[in-house]
Amino acid sequence: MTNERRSVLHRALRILETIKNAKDGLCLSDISRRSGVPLTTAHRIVGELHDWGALERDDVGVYRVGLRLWEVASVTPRSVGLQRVALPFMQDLFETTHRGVHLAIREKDQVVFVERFLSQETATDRTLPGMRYELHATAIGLILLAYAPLDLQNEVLTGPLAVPDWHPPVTEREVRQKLADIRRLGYATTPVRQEYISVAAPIYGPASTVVAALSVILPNTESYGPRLAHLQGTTRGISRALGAPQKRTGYAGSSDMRKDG
Amino acid sequence: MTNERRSVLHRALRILETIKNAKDGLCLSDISRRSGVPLTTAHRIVGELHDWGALERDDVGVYRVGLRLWEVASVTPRSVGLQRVALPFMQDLFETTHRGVHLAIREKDQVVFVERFLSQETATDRTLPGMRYELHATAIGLILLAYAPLDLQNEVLTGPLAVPDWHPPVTEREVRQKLADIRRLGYATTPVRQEYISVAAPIYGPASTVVAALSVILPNTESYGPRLAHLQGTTRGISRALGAPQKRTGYAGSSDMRKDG
DNA sequence: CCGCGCTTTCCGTATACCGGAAGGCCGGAT
DNA sequence: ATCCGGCCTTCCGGTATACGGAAAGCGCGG
Repeated sequence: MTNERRSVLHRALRILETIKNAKDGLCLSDISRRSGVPLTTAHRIVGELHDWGALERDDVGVYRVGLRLWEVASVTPRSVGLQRVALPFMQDLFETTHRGVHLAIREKDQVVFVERFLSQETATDRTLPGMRYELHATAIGLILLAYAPLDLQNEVLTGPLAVPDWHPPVTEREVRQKLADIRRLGYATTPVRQEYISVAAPIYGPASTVVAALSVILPNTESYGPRLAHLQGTTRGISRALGAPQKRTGYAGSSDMRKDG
Repeated sequence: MTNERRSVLHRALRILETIKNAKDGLCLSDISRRSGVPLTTAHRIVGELHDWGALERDDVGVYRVGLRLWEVASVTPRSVGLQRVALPFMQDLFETTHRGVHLAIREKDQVVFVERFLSQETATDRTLPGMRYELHATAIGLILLAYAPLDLQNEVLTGPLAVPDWHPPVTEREVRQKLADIRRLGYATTPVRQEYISVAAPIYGPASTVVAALSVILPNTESYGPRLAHLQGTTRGISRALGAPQKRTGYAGSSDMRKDG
């Protein structure tokens, strides 16, 4: 709180973030309170954002994210580009399996969800596009961590490994083991809330690096073998569509899957 | 150019806009040149945007829209909310008709495209989500104009009516006539590039106001009757899903369709 | 080797931003 | 009817913050 940056721009961005994190818009005073920007200053900044169209204001004075900002974001290559390519594949997968399907990418040391398809049953899932989680907390995140640069892996693994709502692995050693398994097998699984299991696999880009990951959520009463096959068929399809070089045209072998350092 | 506003924020937003309008990212000097912001100043602002994650920078120094900004935009109610609801309907329509389908909303005096489905044949279509056009230039825009507040209609109609790549109506009188027809019939058609025709219909929100419009693009060798029926079935479905009150359970009658003032 | 275009740092200037104080507005409680 | 509390808005003097020209790195191609 002490050494906060004090530029208009930084504050404006913090205000946007604040509004994003609110369920359903905020009035001016709420913006000021939650963002920590003094009311008068918030008033000025919000006004300017609103004039431009980055924020919209309804008739009771609640501000929400504006269309103009969405327009700018509609050309974001990492998310929107990927989304367009992956969507039809995800849909096929969803129609084959009738299980929740998620697409996510890594941003720094977190995982950001980009798109999803949900079945009625799995619809309790609260994960929406645009949300962030810790990398080690989900199967999809573990995939992204397993193929991330080594220094980032180390940074994450030596940092605090918050325990998610499912059980361990929580120690650095255990996660490292899990990551090694993932690289060896080419997929990851984690339990989800008592009764489900998440199975995830990597998606490759043109440079043959992992650019995203896809996951399927199943009831843990069901064996995941068949779903895994579907999943990997889908990730292979998306990777190809993204221009990833074909590797190993035959079966998915066991051994070396290592990526760059 | 003379009386430009000179706040950091305004410049930052203009820079974002500049980057959005570039096909594939811009380097710092390009940003400065195209946005008119002096190089040093652009350097500072872009740096701050980049630190925050609103912009990303690749290894050759080209800036693109960053994931962080997309995350914020992922909660935009007008676009993303609508998109989520409309997508399955649009897809059904697409699968029934195999014709290009577009979804758009009105922002001030322009139309903004939100989502689309394209057939292989219609794939020459350059309209992407996030793009803007004049309201009077397309069938989908005419729908939105026809149900817009009167003062906005007047503003648009008395302004310059740029001639698009298809033929008239171009005079105020002609457009007014067209708008009246639209309100009477509940749909709009316009020719598109010599060989196509666009058919559009309104989507209603909970307050029973028009919140969006949907269009289908057909070869003009084909009669649009059947497609119009499909289209209107779809818009009715989306309107219902958005919580629009049911109106007129029987046929679409002829008379008064007027909205608020 | 030199020149060109891009990026980055430096720094004195001035102006755009700051935010407390005060006033107006609305709606609910007394 | 009156008061009260929360919200939004305007005002304004002081200063922190942003400005942008000048010049120094940097890499590339001739």
